[in-house]
Parts: sequence; C-alpha cells; structure tokens
Amino acid sequence: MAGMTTPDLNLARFLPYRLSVLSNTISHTVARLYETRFGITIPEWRVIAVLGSGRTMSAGEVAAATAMERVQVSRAISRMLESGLILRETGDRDRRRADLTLTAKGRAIYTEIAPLALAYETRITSVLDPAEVEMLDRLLAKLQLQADALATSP
Amino acid sequence: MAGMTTPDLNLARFLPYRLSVLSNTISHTVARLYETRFGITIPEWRVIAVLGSGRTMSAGEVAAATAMERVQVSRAISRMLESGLILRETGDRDRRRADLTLTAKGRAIYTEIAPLALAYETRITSVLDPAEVEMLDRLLAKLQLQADALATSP
DNA sequence: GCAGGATAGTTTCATCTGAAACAATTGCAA
DNA sequence: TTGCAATTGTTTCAGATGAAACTATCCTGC
Repeated sequence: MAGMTTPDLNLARFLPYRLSVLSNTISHTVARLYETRFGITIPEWRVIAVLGSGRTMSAGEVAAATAMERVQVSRAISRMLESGLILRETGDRDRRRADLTLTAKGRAIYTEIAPLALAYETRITSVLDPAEVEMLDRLLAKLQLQADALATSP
Repeated sequence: MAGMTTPDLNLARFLPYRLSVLSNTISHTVARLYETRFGITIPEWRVIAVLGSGRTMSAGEVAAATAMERVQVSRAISRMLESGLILRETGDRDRRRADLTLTAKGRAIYTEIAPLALAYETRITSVLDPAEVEMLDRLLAKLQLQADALATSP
C-alpha cells in the first residue's frame, strides 16, 4: 500500500525504556550507599531489608518478598552466612526449609542503611508535591498489575 | 536514647524497589517480543531502535541515545555486524569514529518490532486514562531529572 | 509401607557484565 | 614539528547471572 509507514518508535519516549533508565539511575545511586561501605550487593541488601523487620523467613519466602529468583537468594544467603550477617536454622518439622534471621551484625547494617535509603527516597520525591507522590503510588500500582497480567498472558 | 527506633523500611513500598520490579517485569515481557523470534538481545534492540529513524550515528552517539555504556554498545555492534544488521563506515575526517546505519535486514527487523513494541506500550497504559498517562509522563520526567542530580552529587 | 511426584534449595555451565587496561587517532600547546 | 593529553572504541579479566540439572526431603495415593 503506497504511503504506508512504520510507526515511529522514539526510544526516549518509550515507556519501557524510560522506566529502565530511571530505575537503573536510582538503583545505582542507592547501591552506592552500601556497596563500598558495607561490601554488600543489591541482592544481599534486599535480603537484609526483608529480614530487617525482625521476621524470620525461609529462603523461598525471601525470594517472594524480594521478587528475586531462588538462585539469586540462595547465593546471597551463602555469602551472608560466610560474612556472618544471617543465621540459618534448619526446620524441625520440615528439614528442606531453613529459617533465616539477621545476626546482630546483620541487624546493625540494617539499622545503618535503612535511614540512608529512606532519606534518599525522601530526597528524590522531594521534587513532587504530596498529591503527586500519591498519584505516583497509584500509577505504579496500576502499571505493575497490568505488567503482571501481560507478562503471563500472550 | 531510650525508645529510639530504626525507621521501618518496607521494601514493598520503597520506590527504588518498586521501580526496579516494574521495570524488570516490563523489560522481560518486551524482550520476549524479539529475543526468540529475531535472536537479538536488549542492547541490540536499543541500537536498532535508535538507528531505526534512519539517522546514522557513531557508537558514542548510540551510547548517549540509548543510555548504555560504551562497552555494551561496542559488543552489540560487533554482534550486529556479524549478523548483518548494521553497516559500519569509518569516518574520513576522523578515523577514530565510524558511522553506523541499519542494513535492509536490520531495517526489516525494526519495521517488524516497532509496531509490536508500541502495541505493548498501548496495552500497558490502557489501564490509565489520558490524564493519568500525561501525569505519568510528567512524574517520570521530574524523577529522572532529580535522580540524575542525586547521582552525581554526594 | 512405599513408589511417584511435588517442593526447597543448591550447583553447574555457558553467557553476560562492568571496570580497568589497552590501542588508535586526533588536537593542542610549546 | 613534536610531544602529551583527550577522545573513540575495543579487549581483558574477574565476577555476576539465569536456565536447567541436581540433591534432599516431604507428601499422597495405593
């Protein structure tokens, strides 16, 4: 058909690309808060973050809570066992699972990083007014739901 | 100080985490559009996307336009040269740089993927009304600016 | 009980990744 | 000029990654 054109894909305006760049910029900055100072990686930080509440969880529960794959969690855990950040206790009832808890050392790291991470979040959203922050929250929630739906369906 | 508590960091509500999960969900789904069918990777798709406009660019310009690191672009380019998706012509004036263009084969891939990618974007934003889409656009732009500012400053 | 399948977690393997070192070329300044 | 820093892009190396195979344990139906 004459005059038929490919729709223009302007990468800089393409939502998946923009989200990826924004997320990378932010993750990289946040990672600087703990990578050099505490020598922990992003997966390890996520494990600390979910165990920081004081709850004890299995590796599988950590995976679910952090949206990481089982293999990533497994590797983070083995590093953290070596560096003494967490404690692993094989379950009595079910010896496949093991309960994980932060050690005092792990908790100390959480106590130091959490305020820094929250302070970063505050600084980055400081360019938004309260209504915009609330809207961002709503929009991200809606998009995540739809992204999940589109991820599984064709 | 008695009663002093660490501020609670709820990972599921932490903006950097939410953005990371959303971005990963979306990227993974979009990548499925071209990974299996065309055998190209995310970096290669980004190169195709920016060269798809018809412009010819150097590797450095591609890096800037795609927010990728030089080394990533270099590797994507060498794969694409092998698979015949792009053409590289060393500059006359400056023989360090080389101009890159899509071949017919590369352009054909762009012509097939671009509509699929845009259709995905339409589907994912279909859960938002037009005002929300516009708001999302504004919010992401503001956040990216601030993220960039916080990335460079201490 | 016990065979077959499900579940929790680990390991293997091939690939990807980023930092830093490197090579090639250009521009600038003495 | 000519030497030195800056720019463009590539390669190297060590570690990270994900898919799939694997181990160990548990559960279910017979």
